[in-house]
Amino acid sequence: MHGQRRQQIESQENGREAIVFAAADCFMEAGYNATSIDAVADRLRATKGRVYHYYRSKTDLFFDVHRRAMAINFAAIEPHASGSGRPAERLAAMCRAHLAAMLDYRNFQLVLLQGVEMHLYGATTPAQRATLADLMQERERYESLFRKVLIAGKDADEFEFANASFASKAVLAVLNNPILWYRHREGDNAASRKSIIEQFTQFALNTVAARPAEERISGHEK
Amino acid sequence: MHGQRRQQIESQENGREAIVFAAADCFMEAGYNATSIDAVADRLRATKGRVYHYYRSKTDLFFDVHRRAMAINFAAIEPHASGSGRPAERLAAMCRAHLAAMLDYRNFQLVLLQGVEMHLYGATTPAQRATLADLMQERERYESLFRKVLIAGKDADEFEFANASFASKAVLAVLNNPILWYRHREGDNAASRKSIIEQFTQFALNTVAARPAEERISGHEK
DNA sequence: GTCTATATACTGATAGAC
DNA sequence: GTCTATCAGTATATAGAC
Repeated sequence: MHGQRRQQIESQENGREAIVFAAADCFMEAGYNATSIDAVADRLRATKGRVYHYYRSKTDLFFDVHRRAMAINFAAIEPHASGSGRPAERLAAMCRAHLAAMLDYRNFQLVLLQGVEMHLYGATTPAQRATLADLMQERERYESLFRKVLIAGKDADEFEFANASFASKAVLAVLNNPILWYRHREGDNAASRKSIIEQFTQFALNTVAARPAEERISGHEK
Repeated sequence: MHGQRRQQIESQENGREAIVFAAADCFMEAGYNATSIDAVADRLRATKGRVYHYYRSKTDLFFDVHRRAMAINFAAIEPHASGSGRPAERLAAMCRAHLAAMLDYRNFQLVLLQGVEMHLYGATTPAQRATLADLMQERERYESLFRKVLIAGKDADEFEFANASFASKAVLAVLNNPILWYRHREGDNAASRKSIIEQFTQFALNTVAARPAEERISGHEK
């Protein structure tokens, strides 16, 4: 009986697979609000009925796309987060991996961006707020991987900052930036992609780099 | 006749004033899509008729709020952008001013964020696309103020980066970050606000700070 | 200038045939 | 499991009274 149950779940997953990808593309091109369920169905060359067979609501569908996107990013950076090199080396590897994910999965990354916005303004129903809270917690867990490396690096005098939470936010702000303007063009080769990754990795590392005291800006303390 | 005409325009402006502020608050709280014209009117203790008397469409209203927001930010940083200090000092002043605007005008800043998103996904009608293009050009002009200081600083060996456009984007990414999580609370005093401004100013400056060659990450070049 | 209808359109979601 | 048909709610924008 377990086998039957598992088969059922797997079949569900297979059915959802195509829908999630179609939805990610639609959300990327038109945004969550402007994307109708009909539009998602059209992209599948099917009708609404198919979508609603697998997802109870449009929000549920969005949440599932969001989960996929987070999974992509975790898979990219987790190997480097738990590595054994110096913190600065580990952070550099995480930055490169994160940036690569930004450039290679723009459709999913834009869904993550919309998730933040959805959280910024209130999701309507209590159930939705609860699910959204879960998603934001995943986001926080992702940020915490960066925070850990940052703290390790601070202890090793490789990094310098007052507040680890702020530092991780600053680093990720830099790393997420390319989503806002990068897109695949005809002429862009592997070299331009690599150049973006390296330059923004450098920016991100600089953000928290330890500096001689005389170069710090004056003013407040602590 | 000129006086009469000017009076008419001024009266229009006065009429729009309250609407723009009400709309900014609504857009901040619920987002552009979830904000109905009725909601804006409700906040004014009026009805739709009043809003539509001054604005042809909801999009037009949004665009006007966006213009106001940009004006706020320009007013904040322009004095420092054309100052005569060292580039690093000028950039620091611009960062502080920008961050102060982020924290003090959250409602308008969130509208700017939505403007970027609206640009990311296509605005529907050709006329809207044209207006939105104008708004994005203003945004680009704002970024160029940072770019100029960055280039001046690079020439003076105070800053270091390969691409000025990327550098300005990285700096602004850091500076804009607090919009996503900062909000006025009961307990937050002037000190916590100041602390955020100083810490993120430091992060932003670090992003482009000149560093000894041996501290740069290895890998690619140019 | 501001209000009260109202036209018009869209879309999320459901029910039931096949 | 996928489709068709349809309902119900909502929101932009307009027309015309006051």
